[in-house]
Amino acid sequence: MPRTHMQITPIVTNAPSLTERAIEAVRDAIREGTLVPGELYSVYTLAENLGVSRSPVRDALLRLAETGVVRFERNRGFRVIMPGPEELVEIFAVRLALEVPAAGRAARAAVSHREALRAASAELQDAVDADDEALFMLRDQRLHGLILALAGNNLVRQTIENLRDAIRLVGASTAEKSRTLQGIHAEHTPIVEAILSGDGPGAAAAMAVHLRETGRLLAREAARQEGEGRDADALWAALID
Amino acid sequence: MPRTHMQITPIVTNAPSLTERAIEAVRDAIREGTLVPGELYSVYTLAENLGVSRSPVRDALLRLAETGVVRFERNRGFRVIMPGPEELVEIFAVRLALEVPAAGRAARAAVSHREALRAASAELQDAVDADDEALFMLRDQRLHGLILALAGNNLVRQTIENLRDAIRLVGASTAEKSRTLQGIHAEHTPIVEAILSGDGPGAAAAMAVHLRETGRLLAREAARQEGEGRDADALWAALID
DNA sequence: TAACCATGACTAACATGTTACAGGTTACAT
DNA sequence: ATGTAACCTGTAACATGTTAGTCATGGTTA
Repeated sequence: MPRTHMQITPIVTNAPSLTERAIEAVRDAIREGTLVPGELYSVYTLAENLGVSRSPVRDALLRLAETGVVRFERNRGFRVIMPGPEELVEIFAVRLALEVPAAGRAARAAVSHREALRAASAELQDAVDADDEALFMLRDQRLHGLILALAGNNLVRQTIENLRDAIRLVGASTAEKSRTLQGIHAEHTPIVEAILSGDGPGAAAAMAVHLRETGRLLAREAARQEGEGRDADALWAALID
Repeated sequence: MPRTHMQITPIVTNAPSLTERAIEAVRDAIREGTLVPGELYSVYTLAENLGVSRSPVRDALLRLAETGVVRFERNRGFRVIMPGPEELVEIFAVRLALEVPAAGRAARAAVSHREALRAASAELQDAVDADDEALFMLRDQRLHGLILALAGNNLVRQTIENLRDAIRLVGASTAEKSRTLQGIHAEHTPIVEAILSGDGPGAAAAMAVHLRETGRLLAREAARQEGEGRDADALWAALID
């Protein structure tokens, strides 16, 4: 029989494993405050709440532990980790080192995907207009991811993606209060413009401005929260510039 | 009670879990060729060979999968992944972005740990003299790790450490043949010298030279191995410089 | 009051059982 | 010969069982 081409959409092999679903569930729980940083939890009870066995939950938490979102304590339980000012400064040092050149490279990338970039930027503006912070965070992440994708280095993209994970805990909870969503988005605009007009150095510079601004703010907020007169700016100066 | 400083070495909670031991065992097995890239293996048999149950072995492999050393195939088994030229170029793009500024920062770091740096360099020379490639790789890794430690960003250190993991598969097996150990070590010397003399820009430049040289070589070797006229230099140009 | 110890509740880490599915093989119809 | 469908094997993913260790508590002693 000739293998005639059938016009059928193939089954989406999208079946997310229980482990992956558990990862998302934990992330959501952290965002919504169901899981509080510092508190001790157990795989046992978490698995029960999720309605699955301990195995996939444990696997999920181990993967989250790998990226520093949670930490296991032997025979005690696990905790959600709130990144302190040191961690945040370190994270932004990495982001600056990787995302700034990536923005420049994205400006030189093929024009084919530029439309997607424009769309992502517009969608971000929509989130601003709707004043939906959760949506904003999501689309902000997508925009940054898109720029990294344009730059063409998957490893960089994946690395940054993991870091952003840790940030959202702080970002969503506190620090963004000092800036309006409109203010943050205003910082991306020049990045997007520069990329669209093929201006590599301009895109890199704009990205640097944006990341420095965001990073400093988050680090200061984290320092204040930890009290003890932690000096975020000193940490910043030691690792950046 | 005044918290007097006690000169007691704290209890070494050094008990490495079975999972961690399994990770090391797998790494060793890959290095020694017991586990061949591309071949299908099962957690079942591997666990049996290691003399432990499947759980810690599975955990270990999942963590290695996270860093791209192995890949699982549902209901089939797992494979050791040999990084191709694309991956290698991406890895070195990251290393350049992170390690070059780190070298510069290390030069400005506290003088206190400089002695360790000198020692690490000397030990590397010893490995060269003994013509012991395995030992060389280990100490080379330690030297790079030390420089990153001096730079003060733990996140960077950990990130690079993970990447080097993937590299050693290629490095140990093939590519280093084109350079003598002495030749490689000759590239670090100016890095170490510059750091010791506090010359930040010089250290950064020397590190850049070293990483470019190494990366190009590994990428070309990987491209040759994959055949098909893969052009490593084109990939390199697209992501670096 | 304070140091000590037994004991019980709870946990991660590890071990073992179970299941659904991917992919090869084989028997068979055409 | 060739496509096909039933069957078989081996596996990851998931579920459940076991163990050793941590910590809180409360009772006991000095």
